[in-house]
This record gives sequence, C-alpha cells and structure tokens, in this order.
Amino acid sequence: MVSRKEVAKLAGVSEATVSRVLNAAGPIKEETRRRVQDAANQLGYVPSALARNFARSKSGHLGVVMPYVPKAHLFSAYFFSEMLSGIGSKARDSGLDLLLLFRKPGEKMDYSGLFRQQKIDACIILGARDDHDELEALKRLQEEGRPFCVMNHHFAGQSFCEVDADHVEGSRTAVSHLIEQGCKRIAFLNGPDIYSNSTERLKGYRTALQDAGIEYDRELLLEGNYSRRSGLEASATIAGRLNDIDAVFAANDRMAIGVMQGLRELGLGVDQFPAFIGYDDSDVAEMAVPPLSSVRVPFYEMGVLATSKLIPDPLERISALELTGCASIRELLSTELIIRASSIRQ
Amino acid sequence: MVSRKEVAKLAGVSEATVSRVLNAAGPIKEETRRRVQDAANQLGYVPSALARNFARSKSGHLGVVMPYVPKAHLFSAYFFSEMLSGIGSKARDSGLDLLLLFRKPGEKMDYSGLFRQQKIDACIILGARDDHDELEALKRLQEEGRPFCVMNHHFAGQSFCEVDADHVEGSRTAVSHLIEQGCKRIAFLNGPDIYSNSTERLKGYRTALQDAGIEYDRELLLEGNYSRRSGLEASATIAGRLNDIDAVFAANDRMAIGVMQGLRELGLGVDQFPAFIGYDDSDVAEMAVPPLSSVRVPFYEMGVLATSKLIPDPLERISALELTGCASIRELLSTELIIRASSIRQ
DNA sequence: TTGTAGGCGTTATCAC
DNA sequence: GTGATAACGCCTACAA
Repeated sequence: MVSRKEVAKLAGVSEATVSRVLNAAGPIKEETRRRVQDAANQLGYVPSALARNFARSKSGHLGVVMPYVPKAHLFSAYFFSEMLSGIGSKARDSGLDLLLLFRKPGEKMDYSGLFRQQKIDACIILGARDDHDELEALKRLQEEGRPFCVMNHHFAGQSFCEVDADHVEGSRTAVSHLIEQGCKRIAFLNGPDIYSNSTERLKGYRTALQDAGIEYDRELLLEGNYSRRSGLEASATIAGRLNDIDAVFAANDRMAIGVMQGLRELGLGVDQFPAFIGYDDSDVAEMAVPPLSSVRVPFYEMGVLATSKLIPDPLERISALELTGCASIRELLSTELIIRASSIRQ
Repeated sequence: MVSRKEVAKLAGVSEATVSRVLNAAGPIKEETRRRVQDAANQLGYVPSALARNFARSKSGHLGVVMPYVPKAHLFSAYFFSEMLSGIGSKARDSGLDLLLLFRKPGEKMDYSGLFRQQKIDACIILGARDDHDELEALKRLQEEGRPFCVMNHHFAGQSFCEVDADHVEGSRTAVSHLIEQGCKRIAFLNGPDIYSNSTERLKGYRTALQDAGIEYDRELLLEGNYSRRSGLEASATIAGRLNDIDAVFAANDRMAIGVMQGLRELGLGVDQFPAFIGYDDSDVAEMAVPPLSSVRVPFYEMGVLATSKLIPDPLERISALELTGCASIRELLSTELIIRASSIRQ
C-alpha cells in the first residue's frame, strides 16, 4: 500500500502538504499542488478511508437496521428496497457509506453499542418493533444524543426522530373513494396493532366512515399479519358474508391479493368480487387480477428524508431554520391513492 | 469515549493486558482477568472497532454491490433481498459487516479503488454488467489478488470466482415439464443476451426440445427485458399466434405475468391461456392468476455460498481441500421446478 | 505558503 | 504473565 509518506517524499514536501492538496484545504502554491498531484498519480496513491476515519474518530458509516424477515415472508421486499435506495442516494451525496445491520430473530439490538464501537455515526431503523427492549434501546440512544431516525413506526409518548407516511389520511382517502363508488359495507383487513401503522389506518378508516355518515361496525374489522397467507385465511370469513360486504380495504397489497385468491379458490368470479383497495402500491398491485387499487407510499422519498434529517446538508439546514424555526421531530409524507380496476364499480 | 487506557489505569495493569483479557489472547492470571473485566464493566468500556480495524489495516467490511435499479423496476427486489440475507447471515458469523454499494446509472465502478481506500476487504457483485469497463475493472481486481465474487453472471473466458444457479438445467427441466404436459409449440420469452443467464436458459430450452425430438423454431423466440411491461408487450405477438403456440416459458416471473395480463386485456380467459412457466419463483409467482409454475432459484443459499468462498471458515476450507484438492472457481447451485396451476394441462 | 509534531485507540512484538 | 513501545496512516493545530 502506497501511503502519504511516500507521496510526500517523492514530491519533496511534507505529509501535511500532501493532505492539504488532496483535501483541497488551505492555500497552496500552484506549483506545489502540481508536484504533489503528479507524485500521487505516479505512485497511484489513494488515501485510506480507514485511516482518515480513524483520525477523525468517525466511522463514516450510516447504519441501516433491517428487520428480521423470516422465510414466511411477512413483508414485501419492495418497500425495504425502495427505502434503501432513497437512503443510499442521499448518503452517497453526503459521503457516507451504508452499513447494513440485520436484526436476528429474538435478538435485542444494542444500538448504543454500534455507536460506542464506532461502527456507525448515525442510524436509521427500518424494522422497529414496539416492545420493551426495543424501546429501552432507543431511549438510551436518545439520552446519549446519538443521531438516529425511526422509519415507518411511531413510538407513542416518545419524541424520537421519526419519518413516516400519513397513514391516517391515506386510509381515509382510500375508504372515501370506496364510499364514492357506492360501497357502504367496507370490510377492513388490518395488520396487528403492535404496528403504529395499523392503528393509524384504523383511524383513517373510521374517519372516512364518519364523514360519510356511515356507522362503524366492529364486525367488519379483520386482522391479518400482512402476509398473503393471512389474506387467504381472511377470505373465508369474507366469502361467508359477501351479501353483507361490498368492499375490502386491506392494510397492504399482499393481504388484499390473498383475499382475492381465496375468493377465487372458492369459485367466485371477478364480477362477484367486492371492491378492493390495497396499501403500499407495491409492484404486485398492478400484477393482481383485477389490477389492485392501492395507496402509494413514497418509500424512496422517506428514505431520502430520514437520511437528510440525520445528515443535514448545511445549506438546507439554514433555510429550514429560516422557514420553520426548528426541525420537526416527526415528519409525515403524503400518500397517493392509485385507482385501478379493483375498486371501480360501474 | 472511554478508552483502553482508562481501563488499564483503573485495573492497575498495562494496556496490553487489557487487550489480552478482552481478546482472550495469551495466558492471564485469573485475578488479573477479573480486575480488568470489572474495570471494563464499571467504565462501560467498549473497544473501538474503528481503531481495531485500523491497527490491523483491515476494514472489517464485506462490500456488496447492488445494481442500479431505475424507477422502471426492471428487476424484482425479491432476489436481491434474498441474496442479501444470505450474505448477511454468513458475514455476521465471520464477524464482517456489510457495506452496501449502489451502482449509479452510467457510472463505471472502481472496484479496485474500494479496496485501495480500505473500505472493504472483500466484495460481492450482484448486478454485474457485461460491458467493457466492468470487465476491465474486474480483471484488475483479479490481477491485484482481491477477494471478490460475481453472483448471477458468468464472464465467458474469465476465471472469476462466480456463484450462480444452473440455469441450463433449470430451463431444461421447465421446458421438459411443458412437453410432458403435451405442449409442442413452446414460446420462449427470454431476457437480453447481455446476461449470461439468458443464453444459458436458451441452451436449456433447446436441449429440452432436442431431447423430445421437437424441432427448434426461431420464430418461437421472443425477447423482453425482464420487466412486466416487456411481457405485456410480448403478449400481442403471442396472442396473434395462439393457434400456433401452446405454452410460454418466460425467463422470469414478472414477464410471464406481464404476458398473462396482456392476454387477459385482449379478452382471453384463463381457459384459453397457453401453459405458463416463469422463472425465479419470486413472491409474485403464487399471487398470479392462475398461480404461476416457476423455477425456484436458491438465492439465499447463493448468498451464503458466495460469502463463504470469500471468507472461508478455516475448518470448512480444510475439509474442502481434503475432498477436492482445491476450491472450484465457478459454482452452480441447483434449481427446482415448482409446479402450480399455470402449467397443468388436463 | 509550508513544516513540525502530537494524537486517534488499537495490535503486535519485544523484553522482562 | 505482564509491561513497554513501536507501528498503523491520517488529521490538525500550531509554528515558522
């Protein structure tokens, strides 16, 4: 490995000067700059990021915590990959590298340890669980003043930095659309309420009903676990009450598709289907039969936003402060209802 | 940050001794060990991975290069997430962290630079392109003796370390199955032949035909780009020749589903569909209507394998050498045909 | 405009 | 068994 020292020697300058040239820092005589550049090129010198980070005592890494995804694919890979792309895009602009951290099944994450080991300078948590250990780990991070951001989940009663989509409004819009289509008995296949997303969606669902003067009926509430299979299972219930149900709103696309599949297996044709709306607008939505209306969530943008909250661009930060006076703790991005054939009643 | 020095002082030993205790290296008197442990606990000392890596001049990172995935989702996130999980699982066992590297649109990757910057100790390339720059970059890596592994692509004429699935056999099996189902005119919607996978699949397709004594007909070959949309577009051609085509073998699930969609939009019912087989057995296969038969590719295991080729477990390495005499350069894992309704003719 | 020198927190190699 | 003490390659005052 060719080091700065050799470049310095060849160029006939001190090591400090080599650094100044390569970091474009401080005033440098043009001729010196050239000599150093030439020497560096000639030797094929590349500064060691490792040594640099060490000297600055920064890892240079943005940690990204991925949820544990069991073989029984509960979640779609879709939105993790979208968020990752957003995070990666912004991180690259900031000169940060992404350190991928996989959560293990039962394991409680030692977020603080990752910082203390100097593995990461900041952290984005994608698969936050709302349990005791997780909460404690995050509270500790906050006490220690570590930069971190939780995506896609809200910890009630905390003031963590969080980035999410507005699922209340997203669900309200979806259900309102169903109502506009003439649906009155709208089943809601939600996810488990350990996810804040689920309770938010329920809220939006109820708001839409209320706005339309439709009474909320607990009997129309079903719970799945965001897997296709759980939608398949829910389909039995739905099929048995098809005279009482004219629409299905599912908390994600996979469950919606599971329900469709189940109905189909029971011999129902598309023309006998209730109206359907899914959630996430993942890639499977447009592959469904019929194509599934869905609430689009800006996962990519959420990734970008989360990253910039941790690594604020100096310029942005200034203008943000000028505009708002402070950075808000929790930010919600808007969703968009994508209407396809599944929700159109004619 | 509490450092080793403070622990040493509190424990009344030298820094070297602290390291010995914490690294469980060298002989240590039990009492000393306890004193050090206590001091470390009391101070909440956590060794800095950054400093450690620097001192060892190893980054401690396994780089994973992700392909550029444009908004027009050419590929499914599915197999990248599967491979990543496999890689992550094995890397964690080896004490390596994953550094995620996103390829940018036109950018030619400077793989060698990543090593010379000491950002990574080894590298797995997921989205290899078969162009000149890429090849040069990889050849350079090899010349420099860097540990790297290409996944899912074969560079002809090179002896890179590669991990892939046996797509010749996977395709042969799929097409043979179609033939067993009585199909004789099997359209093949392949991907572009810049991907070695595509040419391998074609080979398998032809082999199956030959085995069955069916003549190969170039007219039955269609080319898409692995996107659902390209399947949609191909469906026009297929629909126009449905009297001459009794099955469609697609090089991935998304294209197969695109074709189904296209046919459906043209008013064809499932009973008029040709037999279908897709490839990858991604999560969308079982969501298709009808459920799509597909060739399952062990992406997770491929990730594990690629990682262990780079970071051989000492024990495994020994036994492998005993068995084979050397590690093979290119390894192929077997695929498995998953039969669902789409390919059953009764 | 450039050089000097201390420090970053380990590892690893000697001595004792 | 344990303690000194060079590296490791770079950054960053502080001097000159």
